Amino acid sequence: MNLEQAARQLESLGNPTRLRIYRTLVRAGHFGLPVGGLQERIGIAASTLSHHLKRLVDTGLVTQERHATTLICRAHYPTMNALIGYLADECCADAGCAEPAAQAPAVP
Amino acid sequence: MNLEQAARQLESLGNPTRLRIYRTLVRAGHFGLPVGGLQERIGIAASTLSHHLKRLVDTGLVTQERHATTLICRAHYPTMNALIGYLADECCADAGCAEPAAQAPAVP
DNA sequence: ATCTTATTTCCATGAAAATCGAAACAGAGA
DNA sequence: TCTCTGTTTCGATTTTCATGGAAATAAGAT
Repeated sequence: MNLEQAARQLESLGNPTRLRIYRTLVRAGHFGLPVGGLQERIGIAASTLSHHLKRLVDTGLVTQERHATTLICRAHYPTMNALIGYLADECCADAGCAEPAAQAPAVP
Repeated sequence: MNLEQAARQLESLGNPTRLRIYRTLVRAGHFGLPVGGLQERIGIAASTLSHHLKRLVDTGLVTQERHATTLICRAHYPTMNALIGYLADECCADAGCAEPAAQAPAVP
């Protein structure tokens, strides 16, 4: 995982509509959801949804599988886990991440 | 942490330049870095850097503290930890994130 | 072959972002 | 006060994004 890749994945999640799409897929569980089902739940134009889904698929956060005419979408956890791992590593790289003080800025 | 807020934080990290800024601050440790020091390391115009920093400060991922004429910037870990927590929760909300079979070897 | 449903591509449009130079501003020191 | 250094705001430009209607495509079903 390099910085450019992480940035692309973060950016693809960094849009309210796409984050909602992703969360909806996560909540749908391992059965996934067809594009049409997503559209019903999220309530945006099919073309808009398709654009957003493409972004999520391109960055590997969502996978798709055809079943006859419908396309089943699923959240792809390994990608998310890798991203979380990258963020955690970056965060704790040098400094003590487990700073006790609640939200007070670390450092005496 | 709500969806809109998480999306804003993700978006603020989802730009290669800003992610580089953030990573540089993390690596700088608890001493932080002045804006000028960041500019040297990253090599962009001061005004551009200022815009990016504003985004990171607005979303709470970076804090600033004045010391005479220089502004010290620091990564603010509690915000990052909350974001990582949100992502992890969303990811594991309903579905078994530690799915054994599938294509992801998640966790043994 | 035709029809039907599901999804994507094409196209256009308004909004927002990224970038930077120049000018303004803030704060300490001579 | 004047000046110097560090940082931000202003103004402008180019690029990218979000959005959706209309047309095209995909893959059965009749």
